[in-house]
Amino acid sequence: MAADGGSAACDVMAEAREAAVRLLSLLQATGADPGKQELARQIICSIDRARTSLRGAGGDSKGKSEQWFSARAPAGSKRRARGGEARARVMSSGMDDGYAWRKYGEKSIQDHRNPRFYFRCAYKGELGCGARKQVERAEDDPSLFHVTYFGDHTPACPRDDAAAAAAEVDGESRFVLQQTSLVGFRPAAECWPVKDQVANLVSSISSADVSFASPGGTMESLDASLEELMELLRS
DNA sequence: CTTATTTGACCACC
DNA sequence: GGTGGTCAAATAAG
Repeated sequence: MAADGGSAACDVMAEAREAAVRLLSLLQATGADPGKQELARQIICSIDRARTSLRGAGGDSKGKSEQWFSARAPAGSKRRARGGEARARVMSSGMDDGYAWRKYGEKSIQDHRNPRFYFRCAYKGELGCGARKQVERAEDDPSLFHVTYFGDHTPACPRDDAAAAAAEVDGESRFVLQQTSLVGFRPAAECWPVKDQVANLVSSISSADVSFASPGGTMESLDASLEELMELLRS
């Protein structure tokens, strides 16, 4: 796990950087005060240094496994789709957020290149849990997933925190969008409030931090910068 | 045999 | 009529 942690952390950091860049442009667009912008720049800088360190530590290669592709052969001889195309299959029990999900549908969406997968809590029958989620691959970055949550899990629903944590680090980079709401839902990450973006960033950083001993304390300064930024945004 | 997944069909909504 | 969301029969994997 340690060997893999390096590359996984690299992935997470790449994601974090992307988020930070987005954050910076958002701050610039909204005309936030220069202090915040400078802080965002600092974060990007720190991330870059952290990535360099991680790369040097030797975890750079493509530790990616295409696990979500056709783990199981297409069901049905008479319902088989046209010959041997790879069918996308998204993580099931083990990886994810620690909850057990069951896929109940898949649909191609008009505006999107990739199909959307529909999951519901595996314990709907027994526990009456109404949690659902939709997973969709990002158009540009196939290693990213847009995940949208609907509804909440029953307290009785078994969740595996260790698996959830492992999924964020060990599992391929995938969490992008996360929202629990039954009413409104924002499709684009750019629509998020700045505060949420920062929160997302923080979780990226911390998940990378936990799994991988930060070389040279770059993670620590990063964390400090983020905390400071959040504090600023709060006011 | 049991269980989860696949996938076309069906339905609701605009 | 088109699009997105859900259902359920069929089926492969463990």
